[in-house]
Amino acid sequence: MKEQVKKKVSEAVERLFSIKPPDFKVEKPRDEKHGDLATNVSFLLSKTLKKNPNEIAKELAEYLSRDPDLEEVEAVRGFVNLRFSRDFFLKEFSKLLEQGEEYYREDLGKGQKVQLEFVSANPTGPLHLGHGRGAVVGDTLARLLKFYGYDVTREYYINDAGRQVYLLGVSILFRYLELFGKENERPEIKELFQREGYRGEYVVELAKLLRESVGDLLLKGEVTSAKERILSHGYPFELSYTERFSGGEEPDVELCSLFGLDAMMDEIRRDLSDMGIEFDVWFSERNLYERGLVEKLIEELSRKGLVYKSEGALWLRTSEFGDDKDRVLKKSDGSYTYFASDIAYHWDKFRRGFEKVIDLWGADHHGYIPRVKASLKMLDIPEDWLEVYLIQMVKLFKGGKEVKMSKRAGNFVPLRELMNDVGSDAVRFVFLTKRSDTPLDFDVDRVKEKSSENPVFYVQYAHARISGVFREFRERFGRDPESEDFSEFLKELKEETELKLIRKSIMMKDELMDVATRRDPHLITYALIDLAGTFHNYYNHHRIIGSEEKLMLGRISLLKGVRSALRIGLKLIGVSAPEKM
RNA sequence: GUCCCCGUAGCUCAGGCGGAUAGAGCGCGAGAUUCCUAAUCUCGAGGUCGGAGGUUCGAGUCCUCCCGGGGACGCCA
Repeated sequence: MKEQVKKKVSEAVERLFSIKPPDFKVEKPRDEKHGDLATNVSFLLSKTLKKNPNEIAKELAEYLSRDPDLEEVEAVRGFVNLRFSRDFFLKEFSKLLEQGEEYYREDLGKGQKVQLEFVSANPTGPLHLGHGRGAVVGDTLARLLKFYGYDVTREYYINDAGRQVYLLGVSILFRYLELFGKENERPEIKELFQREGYRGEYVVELAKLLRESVGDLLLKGEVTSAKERILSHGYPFELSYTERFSGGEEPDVELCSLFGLDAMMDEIRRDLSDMGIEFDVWFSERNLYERGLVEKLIEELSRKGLVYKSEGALWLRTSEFGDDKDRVLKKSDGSYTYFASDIAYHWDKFRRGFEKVIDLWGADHHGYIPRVKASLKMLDIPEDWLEVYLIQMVKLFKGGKEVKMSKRAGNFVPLRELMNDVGSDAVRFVFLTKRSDTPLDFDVDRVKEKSSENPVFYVQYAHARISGVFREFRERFGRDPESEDFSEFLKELKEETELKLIRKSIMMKDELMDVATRRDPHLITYALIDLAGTFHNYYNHHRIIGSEEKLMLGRISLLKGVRSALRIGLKLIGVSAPEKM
């Protein structure tokens, strides 16, 4: 819609003033009284044309009012307010009826290769609420971009190398020993666990799961046979990490780490897939090292003279590229920092041919952005190639009180707990009710209500109501609104609210396209709530079945279009559109 | 100390790259309705957009400073 109007306005400007129009805006006015769309072009022209904005607006309005698609074009205090004609809306709405959800599609991306990396939680514990929020935002963005013509790859980066994973192994081993009452026999394990271990109950569960197959073999130091037992035990998940057991130093810790990785990754995948989230690529950090990419990266950066040695460590000159200080790539103990592998990872993304990369990070990583951007600059990667969006934390409220931690996970609330409590639809919807970079309070009691207080219910219920009307219509009249076309009766619709519903269903398209380009998926829920509200209001005041036949068929058509608008919105945020509630 | 985010109605929050008289829901007040397809409906009051400057034809929106709240700042991940 906006694009069409923009074209019309540009044309008008060129014809009337014979100049190229500046970069003006066409947007939905805040107040519906000001028309369907409005443009500010006359303000921007007033300087060059040396005329006051309202005069320009008047001339434009007069010119544009000849357009048959536009019913009313008004100059008000410099703005040009446009209102589409009823015929135009009916014409568009017929298209919507014919095409269904496909009406909303548009090829904005032209097949551009976009990678979306999100969640990427460490596999050292269950996903928590914040991860879940990132997962929902990322998945919704992926759905949107895909729908709008981008070639999207969803990727999860697994931090399966480094100290965290080692500590997971230590923690599991400690809990394992504890199961046998032998934790004091390995003081170094106990000490490390108590200092830096993972304290959540889930580690105990992992240890028990491990004991199922290995029995007491690890107590006896028979690590290799323990590994064989794990592999042949028939665990209901892949053991791709355990398979790669190398048996180097501290083989028992290693085995615990690998088994822990397998089990945790399985849990993480299940949590995500139960929320309807599937990844295309699970990218392993280990793999980065195995391919020698980190070394190669450091060579590359050294060649450019951007690396230096100091205090036994290797540093990168990020401060020369916008970061506030230089950063360590390789620690004095010889191991690499996560920063090093992160750059290597992004370098690899670039070399895999992604034209655009979107990362969703936890908000606590915000200080990370300048250094990663700096390093990309060093590698001659264009500045706008990487977009980073931050995901703020989620607080859970139950009975008016904050729920702070879980026994199982330690000091945070696992996503699984919330999902089991309220279901995936509610989780997804509510995670999209605020901009992702601001903190979110999740009121559990609210989403369990069957009332207008509960936005999830409110929107889904609008869809279910329409389905209900259709069911009844089929029963009473033996005609099927799905297959039959009643769009010729749209002209029977005379009510103000009916036109409003038509308008909102059509404008949903602009709304969704905006969301895709602005990467702001939370706006979808607002558009849905708005449309559902208008619908409920209409429904409460008008009868569909039972009104005079032509009018009824017109209203059935109206509902069908509204339903498509609700469906596409729900589909893009991954929330179900129930037929019945 | 440096950096980031936030501060909008009693509450929870919207407010698009600067645009019109700052919006919604809840709550509150008044009225209608218990016939209908399963959240009852309609109307109303309620605001110095944290504060002070500045840029601009125009600022909730951009800039500077201040106040208040949260968070990040490691050879941690």
